[in-house]
Amino acid sequence: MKNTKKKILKSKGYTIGSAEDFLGLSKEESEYIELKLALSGVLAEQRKRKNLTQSQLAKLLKSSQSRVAKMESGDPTVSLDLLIKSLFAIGATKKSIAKAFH
Amino acid sequence: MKNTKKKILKSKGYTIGSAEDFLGLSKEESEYIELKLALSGVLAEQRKRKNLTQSQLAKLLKSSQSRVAKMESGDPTVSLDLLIKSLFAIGATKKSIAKAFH
DNA sequence: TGACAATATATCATATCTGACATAATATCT
DNA sequence: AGATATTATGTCAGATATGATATATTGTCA
Repeated sequence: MKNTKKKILKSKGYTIGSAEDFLGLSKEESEYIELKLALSGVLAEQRKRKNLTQSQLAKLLKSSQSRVAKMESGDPTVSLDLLIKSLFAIGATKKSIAKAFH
Repeated sequence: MKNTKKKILKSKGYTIGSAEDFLGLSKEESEYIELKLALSGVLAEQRKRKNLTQSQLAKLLKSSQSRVAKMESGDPTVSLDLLIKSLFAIGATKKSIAKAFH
């Protein structure tokens, strides 16, 4: 199975290898999940570009390492609000965030 | 006071006319609020373009008229998740959503 | 003007998200 | 290999968002 697909299923709470598939996801759901994963990716990128560990970023965000990890993996308990606020906080430009939509 | 500014202050829970001002808002906070207001606007636009009432849209979203009103006014109790999910549900393109960032 | 439709605001119980913590799993060294 | 740094996963109490309901306000007709 493709890696992106695995991530998407995981982020919906599905277990990889289960019988569940995209069939159960509406277009809106897929779009929403894809968006979250795209933003996750941007966050991880920006963090690494700045040579920060998850712990360092967590401190910057007044959050915790574990939550940063969840943010970067598209965990279902992470909201768009948290992702986007974090991106703004790390200094991502609106432009770079907007790209996640394309 | 400019209308946009009024909306922003309101969305932070400030009362219009109070002594509070932008001075208390960090760049990230402003960016986040501006984004929410931009998305609010797109949602209201799209709804009107489709000649839907808030109640009709609410039914479509399996939500309530009052929440749609709050979505469209940038109410602080409305998340980016709800806004963006709603935009996807109403059929807004990623492109049109991305524009809210620019 | 009054009647009706549409939108806005307030409140609340339930649902969901959040930071924190513990601990497990990986990576990166010597 | 072991030691250490980094990242991932599980859990939970407190915080925040949600849909629903009631009601107020505003708009739009005749």
